[in-house]
Amino acid sequence: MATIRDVAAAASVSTASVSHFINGTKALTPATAERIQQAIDDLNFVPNRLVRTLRGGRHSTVGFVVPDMSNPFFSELASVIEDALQPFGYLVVLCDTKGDVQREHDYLRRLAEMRVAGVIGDFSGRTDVDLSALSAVGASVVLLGATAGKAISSVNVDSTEAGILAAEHLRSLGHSQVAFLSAPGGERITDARWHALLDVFGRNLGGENAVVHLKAAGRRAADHATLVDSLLSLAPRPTAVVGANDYLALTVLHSLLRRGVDVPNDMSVMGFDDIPAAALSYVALTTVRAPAEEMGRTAVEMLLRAIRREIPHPEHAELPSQLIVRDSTTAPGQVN
Amino acid sequence: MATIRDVAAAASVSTASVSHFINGTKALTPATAERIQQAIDDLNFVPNRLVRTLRGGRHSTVGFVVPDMSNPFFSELASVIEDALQPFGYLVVLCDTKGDVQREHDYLRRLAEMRVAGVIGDFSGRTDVDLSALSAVGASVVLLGATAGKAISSVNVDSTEAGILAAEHLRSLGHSQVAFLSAPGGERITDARWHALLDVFGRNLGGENAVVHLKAAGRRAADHATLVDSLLSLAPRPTAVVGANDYLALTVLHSLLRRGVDVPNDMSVMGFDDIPAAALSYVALTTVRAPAEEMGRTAVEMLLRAIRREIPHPEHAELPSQLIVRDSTTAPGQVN
DNA sequence: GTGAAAGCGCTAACAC
DNA sequence: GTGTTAGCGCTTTCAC
Repeated sequence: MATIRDVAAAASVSTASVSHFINGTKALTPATAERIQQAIDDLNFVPNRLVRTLRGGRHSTVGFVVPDMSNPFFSELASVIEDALQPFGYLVVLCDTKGDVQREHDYLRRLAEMRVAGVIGDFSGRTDVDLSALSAVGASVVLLGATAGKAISSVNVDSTEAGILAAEHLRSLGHSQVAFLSAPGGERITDARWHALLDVFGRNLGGENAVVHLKAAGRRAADHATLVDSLLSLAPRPTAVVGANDYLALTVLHSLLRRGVDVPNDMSVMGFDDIPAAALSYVALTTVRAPAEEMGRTAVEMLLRAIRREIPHPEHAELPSQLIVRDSTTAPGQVN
Repeated sequence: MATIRDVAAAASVSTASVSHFINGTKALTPATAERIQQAIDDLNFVPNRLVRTLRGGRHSTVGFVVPDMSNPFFSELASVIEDALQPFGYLVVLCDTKGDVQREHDYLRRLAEMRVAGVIGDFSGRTDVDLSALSAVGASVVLLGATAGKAISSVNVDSTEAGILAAEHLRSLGHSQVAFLSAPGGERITDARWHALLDVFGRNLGGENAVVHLKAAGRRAADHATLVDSLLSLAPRPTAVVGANDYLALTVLHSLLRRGVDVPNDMSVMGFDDIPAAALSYVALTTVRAPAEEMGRTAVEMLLRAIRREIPHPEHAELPSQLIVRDSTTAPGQVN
């Protein structure tokens, strides 16, 4: 592999001149420039960017950490973030933790060892995320989806508010037996949504049995489907189901339909996020929207400001949730 | 930021010992080891991985290049690839070219400058992809989705066969007026699918007007929707529509339904890929499946073999397509 | 078992 | 305008 020295030798100049030529740091005689260009072409020289890190600078890479890349909400976010970062020359390193804390820890360390300029991460609102390696190397961090204290910059969607929006919608339709379904693992966003539900129904109905929380065994579609078995065997059978996110809610919705349950007449279904597929579903999904595009853009702007040290203190943005009523919810049927 | 020298000084040992401690390259006296560990902890030392590249080794990073990350087919692929690479300690760099050749070129160069160990890329079967920078730095490459010659390793799905599968399905249902819808840009996969369609209908009906190709202005859902306007104003109006991929087909399907077109009775709709949402759609989408999971795993295995120089020559895998008949296709109605 | 020192590819300060 | 040279943080001989 050709190095700057090979190029310098081939062009009969010093490595300094080649360096200046590559980076445009200093003007060179047209003749010299041409000889250097010629040598670069002849040798297929591709400068090694990583070495620049060596000289104090960090390299133009940003880590993007999510719990589940197969969830369209996160792939949409990835797309937005990549697009917003691209004009600034940053490359995105994708880290899918699959909800595994150990794996998350390993990724964060690798990113630090790699001297990324920053990290945008959705840690599901957990507060025990180990950011020490990143801070040791001076990488900036922006948290997504939920605040974990005020010390780190974050782009938030108030999950409690979102949960209340969902709960009030169901309550106003007349539901009083509601199940909440989630993936395994204690994610704070999920918890916040669940507790909001619990609050609204507990407060207004006085019955603790009005709402129940069912957890899936895993994160794959198959695990979600088996959730439905537990759901349908509940007595009294709930008249409404709330999925912790649209991705889960859609598989559940589909499972219900396959089992002959009429949604929304026999069972109302709701989700969170408003992923594109929610609107395209067999029965269009009622959901509480989290603005992925805006979240991504805001997070990138924040991160760039932090990387450039333009703002010395952490910033926080709070984005609004929005109830989107579609076809999967209605008043509970008298059949139940 | 602490360096290995700081640690060495704090532990009163040489940098060599610290290096050996970190990498386990040599045994150290327990006492020494402990002093070093202590110093590392005290100073929050995080070794700089990038510097290793310097000593000949390349760093454990793989580029993943796709034309459109918002297409669930590619995010699924990203998820699979990331998961398959993770056990080997490789980090994935996400490059979404948005179908832009210039952007693709820039990304490939950046990846080369970054000395990635390899690249897995879906270049939509184009043959003019500039892999020179990557080959100059010795990075391995695996092409996804379509062969562009035999010189580069690839994981293929025969797009022509897939196109024929789709065309034969529609023909056997009795369709003779078919529209093919695609995103902008001449992707070879798309072209292959289109030409297969053209062949089947051209060969069997002898009429060139039996099939027509409509291109969207852009890649967003809105652009796809406007495609439907053109489609519906066609005379004679086609009885079946084939989307270049499921992502596009699903938005088109949804647009049709919103406009009151009865799918499949007034219009059959098909796609390619079999993304998860295809099965969950309002009218479940008939499609030709491309096995994302298997493609991803195969590509990763191939890439790792290439990176390790286990196999000196390029490898090629050909994965089968499969027709999945759902609810969006039926015989053309007599109304038309 | 531990250390000294050369060097990986490149940049930047400085001299010419 | 061009060259010399001293590092950047780390690994790796090779001595001790």
